[in-house]
Amino acid sequence: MNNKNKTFIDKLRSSGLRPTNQRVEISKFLFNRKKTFHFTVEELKNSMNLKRSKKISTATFYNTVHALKSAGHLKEFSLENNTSYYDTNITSHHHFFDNGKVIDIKSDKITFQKLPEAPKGKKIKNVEVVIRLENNN
Amino acid sequence: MNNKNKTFIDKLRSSGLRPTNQRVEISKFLFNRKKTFHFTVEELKNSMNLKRSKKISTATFYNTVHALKSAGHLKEFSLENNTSYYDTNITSHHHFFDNGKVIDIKSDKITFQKLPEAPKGKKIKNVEVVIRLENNN
DNA sequence: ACATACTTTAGAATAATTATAAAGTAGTTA
DNA sequence: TAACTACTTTATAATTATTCTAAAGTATGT
Ligand SMILES: [Mn+2]
Ligand SMILES: [Mn+2]
Ligand SMILES: [Zn+2]
Ligand SMILES: [Zn+2]
Repeated sequence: MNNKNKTFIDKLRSSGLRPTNQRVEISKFLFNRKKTFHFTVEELKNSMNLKRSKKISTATFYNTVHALKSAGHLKEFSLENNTSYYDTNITSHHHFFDNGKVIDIKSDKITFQKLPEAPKGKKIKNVEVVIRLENNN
Repeated sequence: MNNKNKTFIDKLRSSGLRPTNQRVEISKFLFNRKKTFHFTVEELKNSMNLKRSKKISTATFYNTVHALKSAGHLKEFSLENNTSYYDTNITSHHHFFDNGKVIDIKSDKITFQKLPEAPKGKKIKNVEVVIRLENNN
């Protein structure tokens, strides 16, 4: 096991999961990439299982994604279609939504001139912006 | 039929729907209020049917809400729980999300110092902010 | 090897939503 | 008004995303 595998395994261990084959493959698939990955569990399952003779079960995908999310290695978000999306970029950041396509906007690309106060008894956890796009013309 | 009913009926007609009893009641329930109403179809159905002897069917709730939404009388949005929410405030505006509770923030309460350009070939349709809240301490 | 704890998986169950098709209602025409 | 037509409501079935369950598999410690 090389050094790189270690980080995938660490994410599993810190999520309370033993690094089984299935889980390590899922973790690699999710985190072994340069760019942010936005996905649904179904998309993840289909794209990973397409290439495999021995399929990983739906339950394992859901369990693994949930554990990674609970441990803070994935963030959950929502489009307007009753499905959960997950984001490998766990920092607070913004998005372009372009007809179902999701693109990250780094946090420092948007700054505020004016923001409201939190209601009393509450404080602000984070502020995230969605910029919805449409085609020119 | 008084002047007020007319606006509920107009919303139905402009959504391509005949103003049947069921639809007029739904439209009144949605739009006959001072404050913005954020709801799921199930919530709408349960709160309206609770008071009624003759229940309105699930399909009628879904059909009516969808038609009102398509005509632009309702806006759809999503929390992180695979259910569609609807908003009687159809203007572009912002929200506080506070553990499942949704509160409107008027558009002019948030202004930007810096915003990214739209990718080429695209333009910005709208910019909406979610401020997530947590309890103090 | 045996015990124990954790894991994977197929399949059942649930929740939100959408589709279907029969029965009801309304508007129009003869 | 009777007949015709188009639209509507509803119960129910189907679908989709997700969660649950329980049996069979795997790993680890003694
Ligand atoms: Mn759904
Ligand atoms: Mn769901
Ligand atoms: Zn992102
Ligand atoms: Zn709102």
